[in-house]
Amino acid sequence: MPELPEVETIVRGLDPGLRERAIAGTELLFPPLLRRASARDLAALVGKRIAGVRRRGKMIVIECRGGPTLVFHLKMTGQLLLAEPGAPRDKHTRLVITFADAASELHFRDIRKFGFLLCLAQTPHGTRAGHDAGAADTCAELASLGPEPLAVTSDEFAGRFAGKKARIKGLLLDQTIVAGIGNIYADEILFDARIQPETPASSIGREGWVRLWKSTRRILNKAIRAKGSTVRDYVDTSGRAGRFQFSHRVYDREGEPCRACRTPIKRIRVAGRSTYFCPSCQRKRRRVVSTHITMLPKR
DNA sequence: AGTTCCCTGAGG
DNA sequence: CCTCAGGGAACT
Repeated sequence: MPELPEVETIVRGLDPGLRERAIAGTELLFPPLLRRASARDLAALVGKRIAGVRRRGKMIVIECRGGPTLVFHLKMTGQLLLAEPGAPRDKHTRLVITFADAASELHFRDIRKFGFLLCLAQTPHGTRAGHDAGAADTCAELASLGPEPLAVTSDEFAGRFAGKKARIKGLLLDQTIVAGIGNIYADEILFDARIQPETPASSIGREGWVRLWKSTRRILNKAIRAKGSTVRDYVDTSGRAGRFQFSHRVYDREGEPCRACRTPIKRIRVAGRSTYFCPSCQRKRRRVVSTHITMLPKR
């Protein structure tokens, strides 16, 4: 379940590891991985150097100098691994990219085959990493994304929800409103902001939006520092698990005591997703005086 | 805005 | 055997 913090961790592992390296070849072991292109289009990568790797929402953008741009979405079980050259491929390995220097190779694994790869033709002008919009940002998958939650002001953040009446949990998952939040972090952010997940956006007051914005920043930044959450399949580019799952307050803790008030955590279904919250700390339409929850000691 | 589906593995 | 996990598209 790579969400923003996991994808950010992967990008931070890939960028220094891949920058300026020349691609020697590609092996597409599961052709449906590649959307709107064929394995032949990947041949345009050979001989090109990687200009940089960046993140947009939950997507990973790899730009090549004078060559195509690759966009990966890992969905739930996708992994990008920097492997030893000739490292064994298992039945879940979908793509291997090799490099001229043979220092390492890039493996894409995906148990459930939900992930996808775009190979976007080079734009006539810019190919500098991270600056020019280039091919990537104008493709449908990226163009539809809302802003980065860590790059907006509290007013911009609240403005993205203006006029929406749906339940806040569902809106946090909507990538066109704000990009990068998935099921785990939506629940953790709402707990931190003490907002009940079914609260209609229209009934969140001004201070509620500021709290939600602050909690979004706090939780995502903490999770990035912990290199993400490993609940099931997520590992970074070295195959290592994250550590933020040990800091989860509500996600996957049904029936366990709230770390703030010991009330058992509830699980409900919102927007088709399991949703965990503390029925005491996250009461509906509750005016909250203090911004800070004091955590009880563990056990 | 809610439901179904894609897919595979884990757990009951 | 069954259900569940969940990002996002496609449907109703």
